[in-house]
Amino acid sequence: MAGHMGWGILEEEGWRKGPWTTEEDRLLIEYVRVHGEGRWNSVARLAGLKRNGKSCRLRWVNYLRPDLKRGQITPQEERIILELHARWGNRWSTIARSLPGRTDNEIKNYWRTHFKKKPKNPPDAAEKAKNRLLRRQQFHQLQQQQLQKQQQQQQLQFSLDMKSIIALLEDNEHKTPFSQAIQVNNFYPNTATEEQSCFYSMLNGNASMPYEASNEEIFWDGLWNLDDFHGSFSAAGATKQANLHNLVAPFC
DNA sequence: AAATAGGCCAACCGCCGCGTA
DNA sequence: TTACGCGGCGGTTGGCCTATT
Repeated sequence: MAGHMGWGILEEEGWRKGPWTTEEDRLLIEYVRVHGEGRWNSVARLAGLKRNGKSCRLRWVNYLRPDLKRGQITPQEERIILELHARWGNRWSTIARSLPGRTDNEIKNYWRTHFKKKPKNPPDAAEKAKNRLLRRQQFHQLQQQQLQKQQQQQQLQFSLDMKSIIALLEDNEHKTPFSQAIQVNNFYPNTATEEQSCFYSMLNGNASMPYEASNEEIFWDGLWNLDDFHGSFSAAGATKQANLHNLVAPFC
């Protein structure tokens, strides 16, 4: 270690530290475009960046990734954060998987800023946070109302799509114990795991809610990624189970 | 208007688990 | 079997900005 270094200067090993420049960002984006994510320690050599692999990965994951969602955490996302934190504690990366476009770092920062108990004047701090949240919620409430109609239509279509996918998988060679147990129109609770039951409930729109969220919210915040969903069926055995668990756990 | 406090967020650090040679 | 490198994760730090006093 080079000890306590100032920002934007070289370490003993020659690595740059501190804030990223636009040119460094450009190089990193170009590197990922050509080589894909991963092999971060090759970035310095292949992209001409004087950054170590960890720094590059962090910059990409937390800032440059194209699928990142910018802007404030919505009240809807906040409820999910609170719910999942109550369930899993400080497992930020796990929580982040349930919030597409949000990074673990972002969620961690948000939670610490808004909900971490402070020893000094807790009532004041809590009151301020509450008021701030209230203002924010009022703002988002307007947006939500506008989106609501559109989402209702989308949910209907989405639900139909999901059932079609299940039906399609049933016809494929990927017939699994889960897909057999779930049988969208012929469900056997006795043979299904808790996760399977939960997933089935979601498909049919009667899941028990971990908080006062509508089915609609669950569909759009929970079943976020059809690629992952399909992956949980097509991957082999244990991976399949693990993926299913990750997919469904937040809602069971 | 200046000082201070607090919020926010990017980035670093150290540890750990996994894959591989 | 083991040592090593890499990537991922959670905790922490520090700087900038805004609100409050």
